[in-house]
Amino acid sequence: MGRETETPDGVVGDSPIARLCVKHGLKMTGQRRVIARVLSEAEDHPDVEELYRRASALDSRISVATVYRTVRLLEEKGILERRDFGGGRARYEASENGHHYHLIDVDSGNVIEFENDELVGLLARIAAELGFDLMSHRAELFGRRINGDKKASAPSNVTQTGHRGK
Amino acid sequence: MGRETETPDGVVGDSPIARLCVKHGLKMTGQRRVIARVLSEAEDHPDVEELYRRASALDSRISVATVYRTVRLLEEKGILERRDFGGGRARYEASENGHHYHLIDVDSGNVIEFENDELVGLLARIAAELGFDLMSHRAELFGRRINGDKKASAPSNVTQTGHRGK
DNA sequence: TTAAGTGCAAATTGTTTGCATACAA
DNA sequence: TTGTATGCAAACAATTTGCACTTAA
Repeated sequence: MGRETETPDGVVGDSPIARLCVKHGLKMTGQRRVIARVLSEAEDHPDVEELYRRASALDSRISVATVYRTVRLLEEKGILERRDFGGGRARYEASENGHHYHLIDVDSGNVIEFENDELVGLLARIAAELGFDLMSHRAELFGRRINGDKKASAPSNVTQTGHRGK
Repeated sequence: MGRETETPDGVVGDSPIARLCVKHGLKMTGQRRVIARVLSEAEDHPDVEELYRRASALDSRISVATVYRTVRLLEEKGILERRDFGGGRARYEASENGHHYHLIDVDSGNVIEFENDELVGLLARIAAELGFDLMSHRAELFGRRINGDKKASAPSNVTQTGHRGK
């Protein structure tokens, strides 16, 4: 069985996250490549059990323990970010997806993801003023749709990043 | 053995949170009063183990199970808020403490609370740009103490609301 | 070759629960 | 009195780890 991707000229192609692993000097085992690929292709925020399920589908010789170990390793390297949406289990997403925030529509439950550089800057400044380097952060807004406002006009500084599945 | 507080005229005085419990129609047992008092007096974000330790010091006939049950009950009633600052355990604080943000020291686990009007304004503006009225929000920063920076100089716009120990 | 990675199962950790007893209303 | 709360210990669920065996570099 080959690697996960063959480019036209026959060169083995690693997933974006696998490449990041290499860049960080990690030893690339078969299972790490598979897990990296699963992570690269994920458009949601899978927990370990789900990652294990997807990875197993690609290569059955992977154990949950390895998924746990890999996910922890990648988090330490800053390649992955752990999210806690409640429910007891940790969920992961690639850091390279960029930092984004969640605005939850309190009436419909819909979640809108957005990016905002000004917010990042402000948070970093606040941390600095308190004597800290900002390592990571999170922010969730809960709002109610403004009367009759179907879709807000493209906002100046807010980049609404398409939202990801599930 | 009496209740936890006696007012000058001999009337039993409950802690603020104990009063909230009564207001919510909860049956007030001895252990609930103690736990409510511990929560009222807490100026930090204790986890269950810590709550258990403090409650036990006041009344040794309390079990961890009861602390877990009480904390869950009060959260359902909206009297308590559960926080996740990483580290695996849930931490709690009284809802009545008002709105503030948290900066978590990733190395020590210490939590610094702060308020920031600029942040509130920005978040409200972002919500508005997306077509929403901001109902509520939360933000958590994870940072690492800047080298050699013991205590940052009093920041312009950041109001550090008493930091609470460990 | 050889230090690092993996599978497996057992061990930990945080939290919940079943059941007999104790207690607030 | 009577239904709810509690203590205790066993049950659980998510995650970690010890150890012998593979494997990437």
